[in-house]
Amino acid sequence: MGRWEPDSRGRLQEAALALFAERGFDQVTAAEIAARAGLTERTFFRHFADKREVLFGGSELLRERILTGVTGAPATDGPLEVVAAGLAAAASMLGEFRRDLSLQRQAVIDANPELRERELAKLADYASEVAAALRRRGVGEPRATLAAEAGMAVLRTSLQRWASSPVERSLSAMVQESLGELRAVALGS
Amino acid sequence: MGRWEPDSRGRLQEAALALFAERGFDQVTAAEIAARAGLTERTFFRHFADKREVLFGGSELLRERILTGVTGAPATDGPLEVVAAGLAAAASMLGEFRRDLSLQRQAVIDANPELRERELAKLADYASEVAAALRRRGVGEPRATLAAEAGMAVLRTSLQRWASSPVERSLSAMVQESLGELRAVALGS
DNA sequence: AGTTTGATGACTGTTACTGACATCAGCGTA
DNA sequence: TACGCTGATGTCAGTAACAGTCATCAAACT
Repeated sequence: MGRWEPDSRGRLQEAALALFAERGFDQVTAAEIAARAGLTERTFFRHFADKREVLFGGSELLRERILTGVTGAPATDGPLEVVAAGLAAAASMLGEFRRDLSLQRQAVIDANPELRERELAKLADYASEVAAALRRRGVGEPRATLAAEAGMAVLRTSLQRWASSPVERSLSAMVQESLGELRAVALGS
Repeated sequence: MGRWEPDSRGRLQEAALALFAERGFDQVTAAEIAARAGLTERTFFRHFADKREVLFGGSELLRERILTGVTGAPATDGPLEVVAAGLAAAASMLGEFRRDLSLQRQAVIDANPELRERELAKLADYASEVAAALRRRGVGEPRATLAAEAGMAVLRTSLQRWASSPVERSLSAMVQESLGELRAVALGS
């Protein structure tokens, strides 16, 4: 057995989500999260750049999933199809892995403006990387950026609807539906 | 003459922009901004909810402009045309009023992740209000939200390109061009 | 056995922000 | 004119987010 309990980072994430869900984001201090995980405040900030980041530990993984989906799309696909492939990859990941925790996490985020800001920033980061991938495929600007940003808008709205929907619907289906709506909007209907 | 110099809020905004442009956002304290404006730190936080907000004092005005543009669009317009009317109103406001300050401000924002987060949040707020206006016009969900979000993506990318473009091009023209690109993307090209 | 490494704790400091109370010019009102 | 009210500001004290620095010590390596 090691000198410390293993997976400090994971314990911090669990503790944070539980406390945030209980009392709300700004009614919980970093020191409390750390204490619940059997650690100190200083260690909390070694694992996470700021208090908000503790809720976005999986975002790196999601980023990779999206990028993998995008680069794996057929060479003949148009920009929006390529983006859609990335969205499908993201949706399958978010929708299948611990649905209960995903929903709880989304509820916490939606309840706090600072956390919503951070979520938007993450999505924007994905968008700029997807745009870069599109450019590597030969898509010019500003088309690449717009396709990527529109795609992230689809993901964002689907996430919102998925989290607040009373009935249990698959996230992937919602993404598909929203993509269709986006096309319809652009066509002028 | 009043007890204090007039327009504290404006003086704080001016002082902040100048200092941020000089030294960068996080190398300037709220107390320094206040001192430069002849005020105290406490008064700074009475005028602005947090340090970032001092750069977004005009956002309320912009919000109204966008909403006015949207509600003023012909009843026969489709969702994207309606959104486009709001974007045109926003572009004319940003493009004509103190171009030098707008550019300096945008440069400061683009140089700092926290400020970019805040800007995204503002745009997202506009989007949700535009979506509400569309719903009042009878557009259903998720179509209304997607049209609004796509529109804000157009505004965001245009703003970016406008601020970083070496040649002097009108913001309105860039918004128009980006809208065309968005339509092309959705059509599958 | 000795050395190095990496994760953690302990301590200290800065700064963003907040609550509570005091001040005082200007205004309305008696 | 005198008097009380209001609103913007100053002052002071406090909390919590974060960061720099050094010590510790199990485990891995040589």
